[in-house]
Amino acid sequence: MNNAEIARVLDEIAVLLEMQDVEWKPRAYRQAARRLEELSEPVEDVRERGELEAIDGIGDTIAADVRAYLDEGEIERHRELRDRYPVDALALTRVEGVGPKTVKRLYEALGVQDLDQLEAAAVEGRVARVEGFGEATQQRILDHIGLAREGDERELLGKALPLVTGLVDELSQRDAFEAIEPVGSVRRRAPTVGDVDLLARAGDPEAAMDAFTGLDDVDRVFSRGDTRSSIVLGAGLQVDLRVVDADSWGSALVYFTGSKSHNIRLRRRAQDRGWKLNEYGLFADEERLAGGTEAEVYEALDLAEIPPELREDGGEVLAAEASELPDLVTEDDITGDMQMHTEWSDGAGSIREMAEAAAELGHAFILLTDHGPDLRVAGGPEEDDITEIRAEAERAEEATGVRVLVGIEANITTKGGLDISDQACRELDLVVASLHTRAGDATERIAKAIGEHPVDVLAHPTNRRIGWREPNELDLDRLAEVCAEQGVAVEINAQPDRLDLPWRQVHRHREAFDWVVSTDAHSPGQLGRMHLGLAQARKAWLEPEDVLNTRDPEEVVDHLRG
DNA sequence: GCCGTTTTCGGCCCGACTGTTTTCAGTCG
Ligand SMILES: Nc1nc2c(ncn2[C@H]2C[C@H](O)[C@@H](COP(=O)(O)OP(=O)(O)OP(=O)(O)O)O2)c(=O)[nH]1
Ligand SMILES: [Mg+2]
Ligand SMILES: [Mg+2]
Ligand SMILES: [Zn+2]
Repeated sequence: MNNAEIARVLDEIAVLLEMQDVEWKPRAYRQAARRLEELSEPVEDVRERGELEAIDGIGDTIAADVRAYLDEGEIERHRELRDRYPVDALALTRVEGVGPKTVKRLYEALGVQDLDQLEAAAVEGRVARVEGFGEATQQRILDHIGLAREGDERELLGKALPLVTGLVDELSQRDAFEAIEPVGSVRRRAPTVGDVDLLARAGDPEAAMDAFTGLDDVDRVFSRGDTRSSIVLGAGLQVDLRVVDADSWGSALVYFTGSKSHNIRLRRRAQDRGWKLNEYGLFADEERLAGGTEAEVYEALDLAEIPPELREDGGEVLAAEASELPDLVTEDDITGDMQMHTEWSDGAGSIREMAEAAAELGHAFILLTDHGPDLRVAGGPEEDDITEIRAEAERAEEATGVRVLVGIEANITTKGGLDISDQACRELDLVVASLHTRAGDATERIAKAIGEHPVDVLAHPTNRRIGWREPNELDLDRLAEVCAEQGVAVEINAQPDRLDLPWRQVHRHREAFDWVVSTDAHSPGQLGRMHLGLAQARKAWLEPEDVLNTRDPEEVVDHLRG
């Protein structure tokens, strides 16, 4: 997949153009880079179909650039710019406070081309002696160059959320805060977050900022103002806090929840009406038209209130205008959990404990999916253990009132088979199947496995592990056909580093599949992660009817087996 | 460079914080 790679080149072109004071083009290159990153398929496929120019923000020139990169591995415009300024523009601008103009001046004055040379120049005091630079700038570069070397580390949503809860609890206890709300990518429930953004109301904003920048765990303070501050916590997590008045609460929520492109779309809508939208409100000249609540802001723009998960500039503003926003699936709609592991394979809980935890969560049913033979770590169920598992499941059912279905997570082999027999599959209530190895063509293997064997659910289809394993590329149009023929549903896996199938692909193919949202819990506590998968389902615009595990267990089994 | 039920030309979101500026450019959200 070249998408991210090409996006990086376009981003570098943007920086190099900005260094030369070129107007507007950098904006266009950045916009195009974002669109490529967000693509839910390889850019090669779009190119094959001749649809590059159809992507919003990509016109003739950049489409030609993309084709040149795919064919020749290089974009001429990029090479020319690099000849003029042979600098690692992306690495240098990762240093907090260093942008295109700084890169240009340091290159021209000191010949700085990369992070090592930048550090050397700062250590030797040469940066501070450049006209227009000073000691403070030099020190800031030294302070932040380490972070820039690490690259742009993003945190898993599932890891960030508990930290956010802790932070919000801690600050809420301080008198200075009247209200505090997580916003940004956390509120939109993006799979990973670059930082944590918080919005607050405060009786005494000054005291609120003091409390924030004075938190025990603060490693450094990036900036501190009257309305905005930015810190880095010991764990390396950046946290931004914005403080506003009650009058502006709604418009500030809209602003700080984003996404950036959603904001721009709303602001242009305001412009079209001769108004101005910012974090303080919606204004017609000096008159405030809205601002206290989010609903008020959207309403004043003739829009239905858009759920935060949808604010990604993926058509939600148009849908809100037409009153055609989806009735998103909620946690209350969920009736059961269709992937989990017990002590019979690599889980930490007994069947009974899993059922008890499910009862606590209000589930009507669970599907046990211990691993088949290929992934047994220690022991794991043999085929004749099924009788005993069934007996245990029945006892758990009687004790908890939760219907306990007995299934398996079968491994799809490199040849597109399963690691258990078809006969064994049929003796189970349902069969979940998934890939665990990278060999061969993933689409072929999956299509063969679900085409030739009694599979009911395809689990974590791309097998990505965010941060350390790239997703398999899949031909989802082809899989949609096979799944429809065979009555196979597709999983949205709620494990924090999976969230697989990724939401953009779910969104693109939302009409083509039946979906299930599963936790893949390996302990009773992990059954509580349903909300993470559900948030991804919501980001994909799914409604309760789209998700099988919003129905009774009998209906689910009927639908998949019937 | 991209785009278009107000435009094929003329716009492109809008504001906070920092440092070195003596009045604001650069960077970031
Ligand atoms: N209007 C406007 N709003 C912006 C801009 N940049 C950021 N915002 C708003 C929308 C963002 O969601 C919000 C927080 O900014 P962040 O840089 O933290 O982005 P976000 O949290 O969306 O993603 P992240 O996971 O942190 O990379 O601030 C901008 O250039 N213009
Ligand atoms: Mg953020
Ligand atoms: Mg932020
Ligand atoms: Zn497992």
